[in-house]
Amino acid sequence: MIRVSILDDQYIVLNGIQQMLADNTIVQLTGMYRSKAELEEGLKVEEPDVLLLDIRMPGEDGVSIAEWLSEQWPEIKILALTNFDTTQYVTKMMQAGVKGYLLKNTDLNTLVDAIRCVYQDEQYIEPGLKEQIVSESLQLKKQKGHIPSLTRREKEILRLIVREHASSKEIADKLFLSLRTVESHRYHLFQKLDVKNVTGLVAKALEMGLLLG
Amino acid sequence: MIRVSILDDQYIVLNGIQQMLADNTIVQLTGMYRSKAELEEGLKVEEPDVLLLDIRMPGEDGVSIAEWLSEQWPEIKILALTNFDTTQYVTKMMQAGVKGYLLKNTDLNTLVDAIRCVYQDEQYIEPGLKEQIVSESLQLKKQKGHIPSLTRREKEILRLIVREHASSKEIADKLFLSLRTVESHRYHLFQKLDVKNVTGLVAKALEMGLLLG
DNA sequence: TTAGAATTCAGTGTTTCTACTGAATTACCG
DNA sequence: CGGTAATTCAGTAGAAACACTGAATTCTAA
Repeated sequence: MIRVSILDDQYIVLNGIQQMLADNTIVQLTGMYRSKAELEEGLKVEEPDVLLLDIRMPGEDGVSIAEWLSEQWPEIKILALTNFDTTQYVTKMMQAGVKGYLLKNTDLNTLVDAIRCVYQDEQYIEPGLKEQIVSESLQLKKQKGHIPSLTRREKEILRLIVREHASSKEIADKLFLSLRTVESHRYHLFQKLDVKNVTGLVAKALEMGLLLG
Repeated sequence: MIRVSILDDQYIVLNGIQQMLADNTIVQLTGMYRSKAELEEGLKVEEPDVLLLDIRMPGEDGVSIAEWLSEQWPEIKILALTNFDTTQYVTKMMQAGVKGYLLKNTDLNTLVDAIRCVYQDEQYIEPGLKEQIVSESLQLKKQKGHIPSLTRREKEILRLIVREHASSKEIADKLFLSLRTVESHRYHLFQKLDVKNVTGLVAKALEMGLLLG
């Protein structure tokens, strides 16, 4: 039997999973934790094969927990179990060492299936999201050709413009740069994003989600 | 005993609630539904005293379901049970006829308490959110006093700036106005919105939803 | 280690914005 | 009808933005 633990701050979810797996012959629930601290204690006593992990945790976020886990307990396969049906988090979680990504509106069969998958070191991603990821990446390459690649500095300056409405002078002061330098970066931003003034810059940045990465 | 039904598209939540209320002597779970259609069928057979309602449902949203319910079955007290800890949805749901608003990371005692409240026709709102609502409404009255009222022309010009990234010259040409006129309107916008450059203007306009009316 | 990218900064104009004051001409509300 | 708000426009002037070219360092990845 596959030994599974779960980390989620909601009693309801904990109880729900417990109920679903109660009489299961393949999967055995060996631990239920409501916080990272509880989990840490629990792992000292009993190490599961698979851990169900909720992304949204107040304070601690799922990504950092996943990173911490896969470093400290690399043997444990992590299966993200979450409400977010956007592809946005999937890649982040995968990079953080998660082996599977499952939505919470799942049924017993899918749940067990996903657990078995990650237990066997196979990837499991919610089918709907998998498709979405593929179509998104295709669309991205087709539609734009490419997302303009901005350098670290350019992004930093773009962020100050968009988020703090800073003038070139203010940016220069804040970053200890010459006014000319800032204007230079700014000029390059204009070229890369094909706009002719800050207003366009702000719009384009928001539209393309340039400040996320 | 208070008869309670629940509508939620997630098996996990359904099971979780079932488990939590299993041996309860005050509350009795009489129905579990995964969609509006199922609920509709179920209500014909057995009408509960209280309905636990999830806001986020694919397709059908919680607000419209709540509205529909309080019209068709006004006797049923609705208790919203949701993940959203923003005040944004609370007022909407309350207007839609919901009697209580509870977050899903609740424990058994709170849940039963909330159910009992709404059963007795009392309002129950998540304490944390209640506070937040109060402080927000206070802040609103203190900080802004009012949403700056823009004139027709001002809104028109603001729209051109935000949506088309137009310069004053371009706006002047488009509206057959003198450059000076446009700059004058622009200056008034800056004053009314208390910003010092276009970037701030765009941000404020979007933030305050000034282009909607 | 070496080419290419990134970062930094200056020079030189032109254009646009920002900050006001003041005032004439509608427009609208009571 | 009368007054307040809205719209229009001009003048003045300094600040900032915009449009490049060029070039010296410094990072960085092959």
